Amino acid sequence: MKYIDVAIDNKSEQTDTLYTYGCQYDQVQIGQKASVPFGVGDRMREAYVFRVSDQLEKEYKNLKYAESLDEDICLTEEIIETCRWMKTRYLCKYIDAVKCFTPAGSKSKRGKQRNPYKDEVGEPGRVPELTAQQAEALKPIRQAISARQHRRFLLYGVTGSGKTEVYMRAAAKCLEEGRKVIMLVPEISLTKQIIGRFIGRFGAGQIAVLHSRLSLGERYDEWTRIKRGMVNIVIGARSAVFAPFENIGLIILDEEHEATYKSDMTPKYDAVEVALKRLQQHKGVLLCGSATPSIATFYRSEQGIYQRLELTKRYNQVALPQVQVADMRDELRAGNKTIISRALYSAMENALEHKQQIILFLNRRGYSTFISCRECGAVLKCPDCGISLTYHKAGGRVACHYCGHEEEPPETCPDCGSRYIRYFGTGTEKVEEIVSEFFPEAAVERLDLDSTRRKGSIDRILDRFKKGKIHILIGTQLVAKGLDFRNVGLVGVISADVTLNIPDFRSAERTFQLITQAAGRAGRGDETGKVIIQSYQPEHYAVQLAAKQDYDSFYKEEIQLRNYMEYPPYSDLIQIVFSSKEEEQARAAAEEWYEKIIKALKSEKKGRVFQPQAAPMNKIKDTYRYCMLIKCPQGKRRSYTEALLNIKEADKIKKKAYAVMVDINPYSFV
DNA sequence: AGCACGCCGACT
DNA sequence: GTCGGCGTGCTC
Repeated sequence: MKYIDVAIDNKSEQTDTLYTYGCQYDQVQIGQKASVPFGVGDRMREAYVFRVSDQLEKEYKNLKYAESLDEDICLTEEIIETCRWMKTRYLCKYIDAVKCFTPAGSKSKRGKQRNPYKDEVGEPGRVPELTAQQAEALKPIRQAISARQHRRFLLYGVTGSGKTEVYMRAAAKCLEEGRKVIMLVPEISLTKQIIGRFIGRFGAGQIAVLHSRLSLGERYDEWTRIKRGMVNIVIGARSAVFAPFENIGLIILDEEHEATYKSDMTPKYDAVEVALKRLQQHKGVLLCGSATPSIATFYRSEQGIYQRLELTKRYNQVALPQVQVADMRDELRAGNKTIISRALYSAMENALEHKQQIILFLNRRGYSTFISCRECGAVLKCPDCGISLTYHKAGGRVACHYCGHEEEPPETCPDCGSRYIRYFGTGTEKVEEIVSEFFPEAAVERLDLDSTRRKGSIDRILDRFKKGKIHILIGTQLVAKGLDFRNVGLVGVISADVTLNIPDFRSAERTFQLITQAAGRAGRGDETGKVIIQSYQPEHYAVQLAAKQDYDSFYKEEIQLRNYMEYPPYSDLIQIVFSSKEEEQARAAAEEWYEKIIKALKSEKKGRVFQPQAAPMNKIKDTYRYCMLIKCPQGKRRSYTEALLNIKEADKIKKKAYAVMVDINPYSFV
């Protein structure tokens, strides 16, 4: 007889502990899925084995026995250890962590394998010669892979320097060693080319794909193919880091700086951290790549935690684009009230004349970004979440970009009744309208969440652009990322200030990255491209240094600020959100936690635990929220999360009229 | 989360 | 007397 400690699949904080059962199956293993009777009614529940032992450590007055074991789903010890770690790192439940590793779908009834990529042929796999720099970068990676050491690399390479080729060579080396590869990309829909290249090189049979756009059945089948060892490479978005491989030699993270690697749903994990936790156990290699590494990762490469490998030359020796900053204050002074500067206008004329394509970038969709009353100054806000509403001319509606709330545009001011209502700010829709007026001959198209929703898919617009049927493409983030176009002669960043003024310690970093990435779209063919950045704060270091494509100086400037302000990477930020139907409940809970946290961390320096703040009410869920921020200094992460874990543990005994949510290093602070 | 136990109000 | 209200507490 064996005894097993299991985590029960039950969504409740109260049952989030390990329960001990007897088990008559001697072959039972850690990670196995079992069926156990639970609670007074002995209803059967799914459970996952976290520990197996031969003896009972203490007496149970009512010990029960596991009924059966699931043959198909058995996780590994490494995965269970990672789940234990996730529970303390992200303060989630055991079962939340386990669910990341198990397929949500079920076995196909027909017993037929569904393969979402079986039709994909991939680009033919002619293997190119490596450049000297690529070969140099690859050397230590190959070494670490064959030595089976846990090592971390940052591949810092300018756009177009051939990072993907290095990834593929590293993957090939790993397969040679008989070990598995996980390749993470920021977003599947924008990285189809990469999948195509991998399939072309390694063959579709070697590769499984995991991402949220697969159906449940497809996901189950891909999971099973991985689990059974039928494939050697998994490509996917952040959740692919949970691929059930048993022998991981290499995890590649493309575009390492992207925010999509941080989950915004429970558990709020960071795919980079999960990758590291798994690789430590597998003695595997982490390979991160970016042209604009996150400040935190670059810092770690300075510290020697990551070995930095540099690719400074563009593939076909094309020079970096020529970048110019247009000061929009000058435009205003010169009487130009439009959102297109004189410099951008003439560059556009010139590009169209030379039959070059143009990309205009603005990180705001819609027509006007806020609606305000000229009489009383009131700004139209979302009744549900308090964020200013955006006017969408095409749909004739105003909408909240945060929660999706929509309404009719008001005729009169809801506050004072005045008819003096004006629309301010510029979104992609308005840019499209203005540009079409300026250049009536040109084919103008918009690429953002709205236009792709309306017309079906991103791919169709991109395809038309690729074929040269669109002369001017106007878009949000979507156009700034990873697209490789031959004939783009000009990139215009309409307003570089949009991301700069977001109240977030990363706003300068994001602005720098966005401008650099957008600029990287220009001149990828054989001609040097031109980039024009419009800004109201052209002297800001993020704008200046992005224009010079000078990452190193930007890093030096930014890291000093982070150090001075004790922001990441010099700390971890912990956000705690208290929510309740009763405002008083949420407020009281926040206050209570605040006191407890202060008490638990009393030996720490002051000023790191901030007073809870009321957040705008969310009417849809009728919920009031209070937020609290904690700055957790380097090296203190463990003691801080442990203190929080204790408070959470003490909290769950009592019946609560509020919910608590903890987010370690959140992506945004709304 | 469920589900039972438990101690007070309106009913055959 | 009893049926049932949902507050409280436990689940190996």
